[in-house]
Amino acid sequence: MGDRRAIIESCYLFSSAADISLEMLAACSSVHSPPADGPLFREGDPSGGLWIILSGLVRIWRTDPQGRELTMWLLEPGEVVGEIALLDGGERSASADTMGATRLLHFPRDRFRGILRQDPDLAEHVIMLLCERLRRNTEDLHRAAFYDLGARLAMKLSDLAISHSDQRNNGFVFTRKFSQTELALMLGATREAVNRNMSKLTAAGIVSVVDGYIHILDNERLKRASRAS
Amino acid sequence: MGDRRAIIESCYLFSSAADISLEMLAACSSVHSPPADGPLFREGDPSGGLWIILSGLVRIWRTDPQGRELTMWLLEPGEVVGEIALLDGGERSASADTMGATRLLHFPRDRFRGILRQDPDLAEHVIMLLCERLRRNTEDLHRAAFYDLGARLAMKLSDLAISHSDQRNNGFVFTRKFSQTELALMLGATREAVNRNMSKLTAAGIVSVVDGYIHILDNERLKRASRAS
DNA sequence: GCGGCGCTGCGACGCGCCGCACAGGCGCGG
DNA sequence: CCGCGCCTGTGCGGCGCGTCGCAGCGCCGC
Repeated sequence: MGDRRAIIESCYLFSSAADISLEMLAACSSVHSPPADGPLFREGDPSGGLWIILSGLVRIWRTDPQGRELTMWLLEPGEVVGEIALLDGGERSASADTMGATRLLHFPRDRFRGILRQDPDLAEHVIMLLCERLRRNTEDLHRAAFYDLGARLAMKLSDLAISHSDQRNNGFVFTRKFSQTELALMLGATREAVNRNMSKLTAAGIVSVVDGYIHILDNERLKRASRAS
Repeated sequence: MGDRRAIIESCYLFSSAADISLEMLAACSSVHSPPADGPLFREGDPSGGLWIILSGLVRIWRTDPQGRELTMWLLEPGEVVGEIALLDGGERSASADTMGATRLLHFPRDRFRGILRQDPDLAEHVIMLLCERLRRNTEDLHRAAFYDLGARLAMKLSDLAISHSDQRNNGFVFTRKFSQTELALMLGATREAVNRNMSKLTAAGIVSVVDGYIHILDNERLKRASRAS
């Protein structure tokens, strides 16, 4: 309980929430450890509660009628899952799966909304969260419209490096494996197409793959590749 | 002044705002009639105020370094322009232009934020607005990833028909001209590609174009076309 | 040890869309 | 009246990427 309060306090979304809000949030929250690589919810489900990731990763994805799949977000500890349906009461706009072992904090919908209504500082942070997601979504749409796969792959590697790599010398070493299939799902492309573009990048000495872990060798040229066509 | 108050009250964003908020909003707002087909703001501009469209249309668009352009939103009377930068204080995430003669209501950033902090009902509506935009953006990204131009064109025509057409018999008659160039900018495609796909739709008797105005003749088949590929 | 599975790396082929070029129609202003 | 701008329609070459097929690899469980 005091535990949960401390966790909640340390989360960016709640960093300026009032004391009484933190108490109430702690009181209504619960820690979950759902099955690894399992579903949190599915696109089309009725609106429900909110999650905050404590450890592990959560993948947000959509499918279309033909079963094709697109990974829209890869969310890490401290990030928020399920905010849209929670806030507007609509269906879940996408599906969410845990990736590996994951621990989450859950807030029931009604309680959260009640607390939100009474705390303008919390509301302000919720608004900031939505704005940030909108900006990133806009950016992704822009990329899909303007850039070919080679450029989009370079951009995506730069993005992923921010939270999934350590700096080393002039480059970055990923701390987690990303298969070409995973990358393809994030980019709205096929595994084969990603393969060919990864080959180009390694042939050019811009990245290398060691034991399944991607290394960015030349960040300058990676950025230049992301501006091409 | 009472004028402005009435206008504000009739706008969905403010439909549940407190009386005092409406007064304050009316007091700080001003009506603008910027030049037709001119800029409201540009991507990268510092955050500024909020607009509500009174009459006319506003186009929200982005460019990339090579000058390629993508129309992201076509906003109509009653809709809100410029909310992201207003709310999070960042740069404008896209550019906004008036389309034809347009009248707008403007709210200065600081005033609006002050009122927002004191009115949880208004905050709730702002949150709903952001959620709706996120859902639509997500949907667009999904379409860009999964569907070819033929399907995306069919979907876009259905979308546009909602607010820019009148029902007639079994179909819809657009109330505004949309050039193939305009459609191409909305779809992230070239004018020529849109032309060929429009030709297919007219050849199939699904749509027709009379004097520059698009008619949807067979809505059923248009929907089926939007599910293909 | 052996088979299955997920991963990577190719090559072949087809298609959709881009890029460019050009032609013709229509409205508007000089 | 003629030029100019903006629109539509069309042909052609190129290529990026999807699709299919296959081979080799490491890992895990039986």
